[in-house]
Amino acid sequence: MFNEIKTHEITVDIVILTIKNDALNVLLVKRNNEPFKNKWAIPGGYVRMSENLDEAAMRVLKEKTNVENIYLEQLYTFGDPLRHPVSRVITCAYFALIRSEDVEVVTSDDLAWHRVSELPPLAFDHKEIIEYSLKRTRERLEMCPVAYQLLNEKFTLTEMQKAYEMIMEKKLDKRNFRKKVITTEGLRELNEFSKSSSKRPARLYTFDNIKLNSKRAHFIKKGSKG
Amino acid sequence: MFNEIKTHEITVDIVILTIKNDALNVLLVKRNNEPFKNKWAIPGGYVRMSENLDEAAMRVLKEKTNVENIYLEQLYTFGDPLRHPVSRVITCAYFALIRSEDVEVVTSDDLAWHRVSELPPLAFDHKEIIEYSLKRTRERLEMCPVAYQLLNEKFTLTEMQKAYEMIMEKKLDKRNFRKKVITTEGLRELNEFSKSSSKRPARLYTFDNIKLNSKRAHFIKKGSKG
DNA sequence: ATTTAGATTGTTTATTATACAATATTTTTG
DNA sequence: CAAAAATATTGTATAATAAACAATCTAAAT
Repeated sequence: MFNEIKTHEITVDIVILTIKNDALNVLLVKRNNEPFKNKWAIPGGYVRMSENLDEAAMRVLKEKTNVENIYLEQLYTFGDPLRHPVSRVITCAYFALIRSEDVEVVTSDDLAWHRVSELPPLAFDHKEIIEYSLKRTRERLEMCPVAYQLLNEKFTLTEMQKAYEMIMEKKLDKRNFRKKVITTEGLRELNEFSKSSSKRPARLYTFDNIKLNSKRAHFIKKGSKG
Repeated sequence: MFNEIKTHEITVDIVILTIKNDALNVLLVKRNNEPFKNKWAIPGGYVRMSENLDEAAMRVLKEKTNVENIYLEQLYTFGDPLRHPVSRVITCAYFALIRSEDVEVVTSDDLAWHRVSELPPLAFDHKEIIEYSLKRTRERLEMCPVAYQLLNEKFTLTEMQKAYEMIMEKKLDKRNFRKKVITTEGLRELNEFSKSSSKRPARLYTFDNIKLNSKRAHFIKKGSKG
């Protein structure tokens, strides 16, 4: 009985989100072992005895993306006895928001970004975990402008609005969005303009890493056009 | 190495909150084993191989309080290597909101309600877990009227307001609170009145268990008087 | 009948959210 | 060089919600 209790295994799995090619993407690895061999999965690994859960998650994140100091949050712990077909593995899921320009991902047949809107079949309960991370990201976006964690350091307001629209899965009104966003603490207007566009260049903005004022916590509401 | 990874133990610990004697109370058990022998702790237990985390939490809850079908939510997973002084125990913390009238707790020297404002020294990181559960309860209260989970089936608006004030840790305006609360879906006015008071009896209300309209999600904001 | 303690109720103002379209700027094209 | 094209930028009016604030009502006790 006592032994029975002790044979859980515990892992961390990380939903790594970024914006790439105008779409929300998640980093997936192709499993090269059973179970679910050759299926895609979110990156993960066993928690070592010497590290806490955050550290384990950061380690896995760094292994896969070589990024540190980014938005990483514990998401939920999934512990269904049948989630792993062979042994009892409880996983503490995290999610990370990163800038694609910060990432050094050597994509290959076994490690690649996938649009969250076009996910391949996934191992374990990883589909559920990704969906939950999207829900949580939406909740965070209602509280504070975490979207800037997904954007490059310098971004246009149109890029930011597109990020919001992708995460919230609805269209926002341009004027209301801009009115709202410019009141956000930390957003700083630059005297630089985008160059890539073939038409009128857009002003670039950046986020200073300021603690966000709780008064402005509710950022984009669910039922509005922004 | 592989064996090293596998020797985590995983438990669930549950912050059980109720309102009792006009105060927010948490159910604590006195430990009769080392470590932390004779210290108070929140109820918990090992996760069995056959049950998922919710089931483990519900089992522990039922063992201690004999209640079922109440508000139970996964809170956070705590996995610091040093949180348990002897072995590596990762705990998935839950919190429950219950009605004191529903509970059959045989309080004793080893099992008792404690005001959250007057907690005794606690085992492990349980103080941190309780504090986090209070923070989460506040967040939930901003989203929906979960406070009714803590109140008896029939309650007065004054009782409800007191519950809010305890959880939000601030005074609310009586008129604004009532205006707000009566727009809540599910709240039903009864043709019954409180009897205990020695002065003017107050009308009783109850909550019908309706799915709450997301339009009315934001319930009591942080920075207001209600 | 009066007192007492708590219950109940409304209005005004400020803030925030929403709906909605015309103008400005730069590049490209003819 | 003028016109067209594409995207960026901006404001106002209305609706909804939040906030501040105090007098009256009611049943029990005296």
